[in-house]
Amino acid sequence: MDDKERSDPGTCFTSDSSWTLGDHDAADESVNFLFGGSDRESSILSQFGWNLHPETSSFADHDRSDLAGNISYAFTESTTGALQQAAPTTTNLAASADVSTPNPSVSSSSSEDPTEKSTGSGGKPPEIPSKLVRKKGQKRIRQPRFAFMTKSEVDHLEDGYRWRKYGQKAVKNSPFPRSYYRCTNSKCTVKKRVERSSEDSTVVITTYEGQHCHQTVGFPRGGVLNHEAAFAGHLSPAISPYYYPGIHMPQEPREPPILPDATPSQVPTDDGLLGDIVPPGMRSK
DNA sequence: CGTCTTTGACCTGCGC
DNA sequence: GCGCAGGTCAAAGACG
Repeated sequence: MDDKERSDPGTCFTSDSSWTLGDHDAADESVNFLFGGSDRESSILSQFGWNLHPETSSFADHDRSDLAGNISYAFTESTTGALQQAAPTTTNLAASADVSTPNPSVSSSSSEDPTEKSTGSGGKPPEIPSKLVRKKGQKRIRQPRFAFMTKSEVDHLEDGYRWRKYGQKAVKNSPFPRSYYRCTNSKCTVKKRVERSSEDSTVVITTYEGQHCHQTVGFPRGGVLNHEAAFAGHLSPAISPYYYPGIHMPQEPREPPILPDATPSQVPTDDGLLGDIVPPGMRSK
């Protein structure tokens, strides 16, 4: 929307709870994933196990043939309502709205309860306010989100979880619709948005919101999770003891982000997929 | 028959 | 207050 709100592409945003790379549009919460290819970015990205291709200013997975699709970019996105008010400074990517929510876990778990689906439900039945649990004036609580871009011909990539599509909307300034998915696990709060990049139709932008509270239902491809599972799994406390700094886990003390300037060991241990992707310096300790 | 997708309607938030 | 855009609901239909 407002270009004035944009920050320079390739900027490394930091906040007290997250970091992200890319051109963040604070106005519409979009991230354009424009990497300038600076040494710093390369450094950060390389610690995720990805290499920056200097000629394309993007980074590509260098040795992940097990993954479906071709991971092009990845980042944590902790955009929230508050972000929209964040000053367009490159170091002030506020991600505190949801994080500061008194009880994000409660809100998330309850929000998945069909009986508590607050808003939608097309205002037909003026009936039971049980659907209007969200109190008046109380802002919608948006959980930390995590998105990444994937070069893929299929929109909805397998990730080991089962998803139910609950909506599709045309997106402004994009010829491609955005699809909305919800984890089929009734107790799981995770949602997922899938859309194609308007600039590169081969790129699928997947945004996860929330945390899985269960294991994957099964691993396609002979037990190897694809990249989506790798990321989705990070949202699941049940799967990994480590989380992205941008994903606030209510049970965990909030830690300031540790930009990978430090020296992360890139040796994956038994940290599972996370260990293969998230540098130790990026994790909560 | 159960599950999932499609799709139009509705709600909310936000900018003007 | 109005209009727009994003997000969600839920009925209907498709599918295995």
